[in-house]
Amino acid sequence: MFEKLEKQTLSGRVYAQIEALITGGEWEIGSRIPREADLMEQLGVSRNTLREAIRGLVQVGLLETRQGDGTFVTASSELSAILHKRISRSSILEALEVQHALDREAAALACERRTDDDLTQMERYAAACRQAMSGSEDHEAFKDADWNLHRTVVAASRNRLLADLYESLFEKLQVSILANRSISGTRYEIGHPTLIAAIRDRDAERAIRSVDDYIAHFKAPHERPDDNWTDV
Amino acid sequence: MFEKLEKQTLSGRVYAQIEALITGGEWEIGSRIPREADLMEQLGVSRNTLREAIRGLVQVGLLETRQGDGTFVTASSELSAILHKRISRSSILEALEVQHALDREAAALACERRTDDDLTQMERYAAACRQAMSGSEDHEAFKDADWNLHRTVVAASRNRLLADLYESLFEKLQVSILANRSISGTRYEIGHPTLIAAIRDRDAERAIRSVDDYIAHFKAPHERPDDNWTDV
DNA sequence: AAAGAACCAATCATCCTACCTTTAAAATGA
DNA sequence: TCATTTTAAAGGTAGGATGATTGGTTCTTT
Repeated sequence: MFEKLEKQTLSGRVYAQIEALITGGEWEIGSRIPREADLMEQLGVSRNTLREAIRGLVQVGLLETRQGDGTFVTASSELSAILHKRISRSSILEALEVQHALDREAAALACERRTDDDLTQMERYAAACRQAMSGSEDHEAFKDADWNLHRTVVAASRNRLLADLYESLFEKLQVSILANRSISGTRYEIGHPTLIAAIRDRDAERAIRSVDDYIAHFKAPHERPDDNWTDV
Repeated sequence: MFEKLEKQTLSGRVYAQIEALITGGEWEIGSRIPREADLMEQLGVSRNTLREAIRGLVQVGLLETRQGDGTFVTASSELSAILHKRISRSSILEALEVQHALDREAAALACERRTDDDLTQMERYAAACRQAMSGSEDHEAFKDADWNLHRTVVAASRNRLLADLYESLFEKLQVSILANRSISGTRYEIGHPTLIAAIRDRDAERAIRSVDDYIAHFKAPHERPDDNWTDV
């Protein structure tokens, strides 16, 4: 019947404003934000109020303060910050299993909902993967293209929650998975054409199978459950 | 080589201490925490420091302050708080698809890693489901038992990350999924024996299929993508 | 006695001033 | 040129004062 007219606290509104600047990309990751005095003036609030808002953003993981230096942006969304905290306390195997779960569902849904644009984009990234591994073996480029391909598939699932979780969970992880072992990219690249073909033909069964194969390659070296790492 | 000797900020340490009380269960959900003045004394810090810590916990979603009344515990972990925030902005269909993904993986892993204890517990909850729906149709009891069964399967996957995500995501959601439609429990209950049998026989294929069937029942009424709800 | 109004105490919200600690960078000197 | 010292800037902590909101109590009116 009635809308819940919310009477938010002032520091809460400041928090929201700053958060919007970060999630909106106006304050880029790694950049230094204005000093307290300036923000106080620009926002028209007292130092305490501002600091409470900042402290909230620090605890959530969007900001990091360095006494004597300044305050810096460290992440672009609450979700990604918190999940990053959590996943850094997990084993690589655990993370891979979760990724597997989401990849499978995304692939299946993408079969139903993909557009032709999705498809061409996937093919572009797959080509980039191939090119990165042919000859010079540019692992960095392969990693980027591979990650983009995954993201495209997930985006094609048309499930924002799934996509947000996926990106937040594995964004920073992708580095350590691919970087920490000298992969011979050709092996992993094999899965791409199969997956894309399955999605093109809207064949969910086949798409899932190809994801299974793909993940199995990564999982193999991690079959011990106590394979923790501290900082991705 | 060296541990990163952390020189944490005072308000950060206060935050950690209070968070530990909450996640450790000493301060239960819904309870009122001591007033600022008392906490100041007990912790030996100033108002500002304490308030910054509290504000952090509020923004993360572990606490809620009500001016003129007090401060209350609203969640038991950062993850669950943030994910609850996020999922409340999703459609039921999106949530179900993610649940599907995690359920499948959990079922498959449970086939590998389940113990006999896991199995007996699953059977106990399945029995509770049957009993709840026989005769009097106690939907509340069915919902609890069903949820416990799911949690047991997920726990049997021996993947803490997966389990944390699962519980944090769907803990509060389970209510609205099951409550909002007058389910004839017998239909959904069918899946339980099949799933448990598959896990007993360590037959991942069959376990996954039975999860598919199970979720399909719930999904059916939600095939429209704009089925948003605001507050679970 | 019941209903409403006025009051009051408890609690969080905001602002203020003052001073401390840490850091990066500039100034200094060998 | 290099190492040391100094300094200015930034965030960290403290404590006081006042405002705003809420829930409960008390008082009035009918």
